Order: sequence, then C-alpha cells, then structure tokens
Amino acid sequence: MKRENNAHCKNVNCTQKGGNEVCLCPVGNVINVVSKKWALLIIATIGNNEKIRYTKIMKNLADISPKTLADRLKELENFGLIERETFDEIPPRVEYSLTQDGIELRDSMIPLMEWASKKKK
Amino acid sequence: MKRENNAHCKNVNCTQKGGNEVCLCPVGNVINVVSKKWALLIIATIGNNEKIRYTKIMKNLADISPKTLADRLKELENFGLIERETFDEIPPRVEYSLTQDGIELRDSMIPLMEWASKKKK
DNA sequence: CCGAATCCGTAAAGATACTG
DNA sequence: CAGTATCTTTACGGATTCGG
Repeated sequence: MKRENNAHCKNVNCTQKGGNEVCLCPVGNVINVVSKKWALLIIATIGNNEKIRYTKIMKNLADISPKTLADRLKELENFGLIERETFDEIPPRVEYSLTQDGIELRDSMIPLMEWASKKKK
Repeated sequence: MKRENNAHCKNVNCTQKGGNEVCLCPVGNVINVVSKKWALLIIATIGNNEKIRYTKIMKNLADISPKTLADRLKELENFGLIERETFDEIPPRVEYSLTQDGIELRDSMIPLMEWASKKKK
C-alpha cells in the first residue's frame, strides 16, 4: 500500500500515515544531539541562569562527570544551541548561555520537563 | 548565600535559584529513561499508531537496530510507559501501545518534536 | 515468517587524577 | 577554575540465529 498524503512530511519514503500525528522523518539530526545523555538537562540548567559557569553546571547536575559535561558543551556549542564566552582572568572564567535556537529549544521542552517532574517518585 | 525559596522544588539541596525557572532536581529518573537514544522516537512512533507491531516500528525508524529496539521496548515497558500484548499465533504477533503515562509523555514532547522538525534543514 | 536473543566489535559515558 | 588524560564500564550497532 502506498502511503497517504502527509501534511507534515515531504519525504517520499515516509512510512507514517497521514492525519494529525507528528511525522518523525525530519526529526533525526536534532534529536540525536538532544537525546544524548545530559543534553536536555544541560540546556535546562543554562536556561535557568541566563549565564552560568562550568563549575556551577557541575554542581547543579550533581552526577555528571567533567568529561561528559565538557563533551556535551562542545557539541551543543557546535550545534549552535549554546554560546561560550571566555574571560582572560586568573582564575579563568567561562560563561555559557543559550543562543536564540537554544532558547527556543528550552521553551519547547518545558512541558516535557514538567511532566518528568511530576512523574518522578 | 543560602538559596532563595523555590516554588518548584522542596529539595533542601537544590542549588537552583528561585523564580520562574524549571527546577531540575526531581527530573533525574524519568529523563534518564527518556533521553536514551531512540526512546523519544519510539514513544512518538507508537503514539502515532495506537497499536503497532515490532516490525512496523523497525520500518518507521529506519536506522534502528533490532537489538536496540528490543532493549528500549523492554525498558519503556518496565517503566510503565508502553504496554506489550502478545497473541498466540503463527507467525507470532506482538502489539505495542502507550499506557496513560506514555500518552502524557507523548503529549508533553510534541512541542519538542515540532521544534526539532522545523529546526532540521 | 515474526519477534526477538545472542554474540561481538565499536562508540559513548563514568571515575579519578591531574594541569595551564 | 575549567577543563584534559587515562582508564574502566556501559551503551549501541550489525549480523546471525532461533523458537513458536
């Protein structure tokens, strides 16, 4: 059976049915960045602070390892979701903040976080 | 400085500031299930179909491996987000559907999926 | 045939110690 | 302070196999 017309997706190989569903074909890239472990929580943490330093993110996300945090910050920056500002001071200071895209992402994940929040325990 | 009152969180160790932010303290568990690779896409796929079989999920998520799908389905079932119904037929038939919690999750992630959808190239 | 389970190699995440 | 380096552990992917 050839698939029905789908308002959400122009991909001819899309196997989703038409209707009011959310088509998943175009979601791949972003989701793969965003669904890595800690990624959403990092975005949310930065979003809660406007500007925030590496050590403070570490404290807020108590169980993250420094390596994972550094890796994730680099990815999120490369992806244009966060911004990294360095200051030539001793001791060094680096501040992270959300870009416009990051803010949009943060806003769009608030319902998810609230669901998770009330779901826990 | 002791932290300010935070309407979202009763955890005394919460390091978030007060205000209109989303507190992350209670989010841990669920997020760790949900932010595993493919988890959100599986939820979304099942949510798009009410009932759906293993093989059809495989087709919809073209690049997932059978092992990863089986692993994720088990986790999501254990977590009470999806339901697994087996039929004693040959060839065997297994249908997956969202639980009430799964439906809530699905609803709460729609904005995120839509953001991802319009963000992608 | 369908829905996995198994085995195995690679990639990602965690723990800890350490440095510019 | 803001990360690296290094090592161990866990997660993921790919092919094959298998019971019903």
